[in-house]
Amino acid sequence: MARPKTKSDRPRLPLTRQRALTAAVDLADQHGLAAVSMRKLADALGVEAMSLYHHVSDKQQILDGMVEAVFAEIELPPDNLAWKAAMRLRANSVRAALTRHPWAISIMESRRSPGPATLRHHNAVLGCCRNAGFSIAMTAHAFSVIDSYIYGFVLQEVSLPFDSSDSMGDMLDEIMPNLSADDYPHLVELTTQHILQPGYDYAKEFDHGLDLILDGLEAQLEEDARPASPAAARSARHGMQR
Amino acid sequence: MARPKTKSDRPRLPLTRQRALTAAVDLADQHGLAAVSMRKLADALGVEAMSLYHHVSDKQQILDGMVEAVFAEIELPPDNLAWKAAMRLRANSVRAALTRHPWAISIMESRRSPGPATLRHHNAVLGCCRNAGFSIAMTAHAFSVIDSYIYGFVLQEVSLPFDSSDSMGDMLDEIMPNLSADDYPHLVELTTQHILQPGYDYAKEFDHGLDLILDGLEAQLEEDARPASPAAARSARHGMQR
DNA sequence: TCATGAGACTTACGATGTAAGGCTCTTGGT
DNA sequence: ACCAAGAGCCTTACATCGTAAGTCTCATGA
Repeated sequence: MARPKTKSDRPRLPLTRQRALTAAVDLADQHGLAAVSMRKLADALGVEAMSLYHHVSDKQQILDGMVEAVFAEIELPPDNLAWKAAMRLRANSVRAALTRHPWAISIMESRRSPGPATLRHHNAVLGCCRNAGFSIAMTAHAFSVIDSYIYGFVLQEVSLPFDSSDSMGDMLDEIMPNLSADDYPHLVELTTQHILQPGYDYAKEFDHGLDLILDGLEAQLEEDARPASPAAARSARHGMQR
Repeated sequence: MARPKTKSDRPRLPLTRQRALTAAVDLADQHGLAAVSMRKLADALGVEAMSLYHHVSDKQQILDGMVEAVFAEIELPPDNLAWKAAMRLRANSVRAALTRHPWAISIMESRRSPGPATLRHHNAVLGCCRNAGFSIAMTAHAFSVIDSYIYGFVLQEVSLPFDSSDSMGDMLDEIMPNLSADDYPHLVELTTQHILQPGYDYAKEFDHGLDLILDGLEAQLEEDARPASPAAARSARHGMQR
């Protein structure tokens, strides 16, 4: 017994910012974001709360790191594919990561400054558009509309009343009382004749919306390439200025 | 001096759930969501913290009520307009409400069950689509894609580094250090040649994306009406099944 | 060999949500 | 007119939170 130990005798590999972050992600995944307190996180690492402050200056830094970890899981748009296919792949990867870690979307907005994984991701998405022939302005539009859609979809998806696993019988009992067909006819119609139908799964809506957006962007791209086509001078001329 | 008073002698109109909710909204608007604690809220109402629990059972109920209050501010799609114009109006109203109360988007996901204002709003949006000739399935698609887009856009907008008021000089100083042109060429390109240009305002992107989505829905609607048009059997056939 | 400092721990403070119970008016039944 | 009931507000108390400040214990370099 060479060195005298104060307390428990676990070998305890040294605490690290990285180790703290992955532990935080695990904690949030298993017990929800509320379980990520400095004390509980320290506990999970076999350490006291204040020890964490030797590796982060804030709890916010831990939250930032957790978001970074999620972004690191996202597949970048592969550049050997056509831009639409690449974007679809990337979009699905984002959605998968954000639903795998449902707490992530709620932390993103409180984020201070993006880390390298986030920057890499954004850069790759922009590059995908630019290489496909998008102008800078159209790249900005595309990035804005696609990512807004993804984040918004996930935001709604994770806050859905039903757990996607248990059929929505539970939800029905909770919400239906307030859902009179007199007051909200269209809501009731949609719910009973569509959402509560056997095969319905909200997750499937994702692809519909995504395709709609990608098709729209493709049309704008083609239109840009062939500047003065008189035939289809559709109302969809979205230029520089409003 | 008829009745003996215990403490301060303000007339103090009676506490009400409604009064508590509007006070909570004001607090959040002025000092941020973190300032909405039971004690501070009670203080603002000239009351002690625990008194609030006679009108709500939870803090969550207060947050729910705050979201309801925001939804109540949203203009419903007017039914004397064409669906696209009505939807544009409604969408802008949602965005306006959510940016007027930037805390709202971060509470929405924690919401338990929607209140009447929310239900009214959703019902009106669905009705707008149905009256325009959308099938039930297409109404579901439209609702999903439009609202996902709105929420996602606002989510990004409110978490933008710059305050939209002060030019983005501050942000530049904070983020640029990490933003090497070697590692993130497209990100740097977009930032320097587009975002940092004089007239740029991210808020303007909103209309671009919204128009893209509405145009796409319109195309699907027309296609649905004229079932077997051989001419433009575009790849954009989004039907019932995948 | 010993000073140094990194990395852990201890203690403590103010703030939070809320459980439990007390006090004081208003009100309805007799 | 009186009194019981209960609505509405207050007080106290507890566990938990983030973190400031200080202490203890080693491994390391001079």
